[in-house]
Amino acid sequence: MSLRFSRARHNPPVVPRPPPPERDLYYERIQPGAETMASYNRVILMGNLTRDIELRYTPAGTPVTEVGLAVNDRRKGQNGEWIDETTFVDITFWGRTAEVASEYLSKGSPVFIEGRLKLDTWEKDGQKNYKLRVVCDRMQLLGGRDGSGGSSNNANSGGGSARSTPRPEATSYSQSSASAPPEPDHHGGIGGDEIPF
Amino acid sequence: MSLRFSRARHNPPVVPRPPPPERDLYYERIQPGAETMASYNRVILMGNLTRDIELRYTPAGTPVTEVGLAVNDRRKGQNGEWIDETTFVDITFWGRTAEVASEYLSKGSPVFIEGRLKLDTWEKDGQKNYKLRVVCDRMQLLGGRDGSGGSSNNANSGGGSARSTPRPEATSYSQSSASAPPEPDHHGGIGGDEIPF
Amino acid sequence: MSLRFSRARHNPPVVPRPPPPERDLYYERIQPGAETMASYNRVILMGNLTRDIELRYTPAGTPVTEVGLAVNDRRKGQNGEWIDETTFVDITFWGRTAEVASEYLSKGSPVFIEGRLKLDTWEKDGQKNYKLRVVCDRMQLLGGRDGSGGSSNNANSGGGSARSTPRPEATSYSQSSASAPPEPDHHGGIGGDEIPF
Amino acid sequence: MSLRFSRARHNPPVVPRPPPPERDLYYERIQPGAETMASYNRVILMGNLTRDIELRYTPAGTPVTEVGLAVNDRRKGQNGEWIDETTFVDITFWGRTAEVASEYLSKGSPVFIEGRLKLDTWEKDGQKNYKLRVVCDRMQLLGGRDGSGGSSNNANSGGGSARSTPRPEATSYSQSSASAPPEPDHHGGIGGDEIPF
DNA sequence: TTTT
DNA sequence: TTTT
Repeated sequence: MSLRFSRARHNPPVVPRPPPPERDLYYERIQPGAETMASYNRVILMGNLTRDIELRYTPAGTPVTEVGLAVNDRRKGQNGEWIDETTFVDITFWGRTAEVASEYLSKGSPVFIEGRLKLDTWEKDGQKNYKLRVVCDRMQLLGGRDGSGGSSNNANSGGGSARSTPRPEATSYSQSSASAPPEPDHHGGIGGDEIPF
Repeated sequence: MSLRFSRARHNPPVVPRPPPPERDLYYERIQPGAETMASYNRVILMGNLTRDIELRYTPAGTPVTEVGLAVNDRRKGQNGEWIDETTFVDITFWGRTAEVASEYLSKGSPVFIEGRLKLDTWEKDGQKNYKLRVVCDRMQLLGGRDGSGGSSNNANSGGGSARSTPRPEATSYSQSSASAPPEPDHHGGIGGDEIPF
Repeated sequence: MSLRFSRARHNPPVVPRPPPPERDLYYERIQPGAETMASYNRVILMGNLTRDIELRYTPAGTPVTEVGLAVNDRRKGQNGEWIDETTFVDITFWGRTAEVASEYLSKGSPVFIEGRLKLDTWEKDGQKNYKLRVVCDRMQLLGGRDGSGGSSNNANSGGGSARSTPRPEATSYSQSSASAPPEPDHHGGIGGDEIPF
Repeated sequence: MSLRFSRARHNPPVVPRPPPPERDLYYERIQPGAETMASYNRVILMGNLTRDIELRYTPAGTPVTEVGLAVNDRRKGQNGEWIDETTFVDITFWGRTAEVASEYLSKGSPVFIEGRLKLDTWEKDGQKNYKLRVVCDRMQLLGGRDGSGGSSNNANSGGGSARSTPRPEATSYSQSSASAPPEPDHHGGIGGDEIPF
């Protein structure tokens, strides 16, 4: 359904202004006094897993796993020679995404990831260490319909990976993203009198 | 805190496998039988508003607005001449994002948007019409510290826009995204024994 | 090889400042007097072709094709019901990317696209028409190893599509992007004395 | 101008097939025998510089600089408390982008970056070290119109940074991307008989 | 080693 | 129907 209107754009709203909606606490990212600067953090990757997946759980029972991804890039240099460059990235999956990954992915599996950069910091021998990783917001299984998606010598994978499971080509959102439909529900299946334009 | 481990990567989990976590219904996007193919839909734009914002409300009280964005691109052609190309896009803001936009943005304001393409369909005179728009998942105010972010001749803006309001340089997520912290809470401030790696 | 230095960051450059480099004309996007505002225009999509590909050529011989893409999204509504939403987008491929697409893709093929929004404008019956499309900068073949990537009843596809060709899982950049290695050549395989940090 | 057609979509091309175009060597990323898997590597960031910029040059005279970026994220935790998380990333600018950055940016400047992840590897004391960074493909100056874009106590910035220069709100592509107009030139300003649809 |  |  269209959001457009035959009436003039600059007319006042059809619907009288309702009482202020309940403010979802999560909205309150913008505070008059806050000195927050513009920021954005988005990473989008496609590549292949460098190892099988080991699903872990926090004491509170939240599934989590850290996956190795190899992203292969190939470009021609200025002298016409091929430059192959592989970028290895560690990616953290949380919640249902971690479970889905451990069920359907294994070493070699092609996968698509949307997430954000995160800087890990820890001390060792009194020295600070840093490591950039990616926290996955959305994961998309890729690869052939057989579901193998890569090598199959996964004898030593922790707990037995799911290569025998029928693998649907599918998407998984992180816990947070998944529980957050990107749009009010009514927007999906409402009647024509629902949109105030 | 680091997710990394001093112990070998391929050891079994420290924490015994808990009972299966409560499945959040929103996770169930992946169903063994489903023939869902890989899909992804992401749009990222920076530009300037082409008009003032009119905040509307659905009958259920959800704020919504449709904003015009001009994205200016300039590149050199192969003969060295400048090619200026402007892309005009309509963007739908929902929920708190719509409110924030109407408070802080006006015609000319620079803004950053993350969202997805959406195809509007409607019938008119027995003929189908289509229009691509963008539904905003995340909005980021840009522009100078004065908060004007654009032209100031906004006398005719509907209901009085907020150019006099101190404008924080800030971010707003759509209702859904905002209520979905991209990560389990414990991940932010847990002790060292929380992560099972 | 690392770009990092053991010497202090704030030392002057090792290499004496050379004469100003030849200015590539394409760089001159930034002009002191220019009133260019911040802008960005990026679209990233995964989906399936809605029809076979017809390769065309401009009079100057440049390959071009316009491809239909269906991006399927599925999310849970707030009442727990499934909302399926498909976004149909037209995508323009130029140059080698158009050729590769016409060789390896057909109706139903899964494909990954990076590009930008572009507003088409034309007159018809004295009335202005507008249509948003995507111009592809980068295309990535997806799908199973058999290369079918979808339906195979392509009898009426123009000129015979290439479903019999062995399909490599591969990338194609648009003419422009492809001829522009994202980095100086020396960066790929130089010795340690090449980087001035 | 529109790429669309009044004639049927599935007609053969208007223009007879020309001799195969000269293959630009850079296109040949797709080779029938190649086992290249699908890959993609894209990072998009907005944040503030953590230090002033030092422009360096390779022996061959190519400008290069490594910039520190702080990306501030703030989200509500599940218990309603604010979680502030800053991600520090090192970003490499090449060519004209490096020059523009050193002219217009300084510690604190807000900036927008599009690039890709790159894994640096080096040996030290017989031990391999790894570090993820971002190589910038496109840089966009942000911030207020005064051009300061941040703190102004830049006494110790190497060689004197350009905070006194009028700062245009502008874009810079990396050498490679810049020299690669994303589209054939004719596409920008051709007549109606140029497009074969 | 950090910015706002 | 357009912004800078």
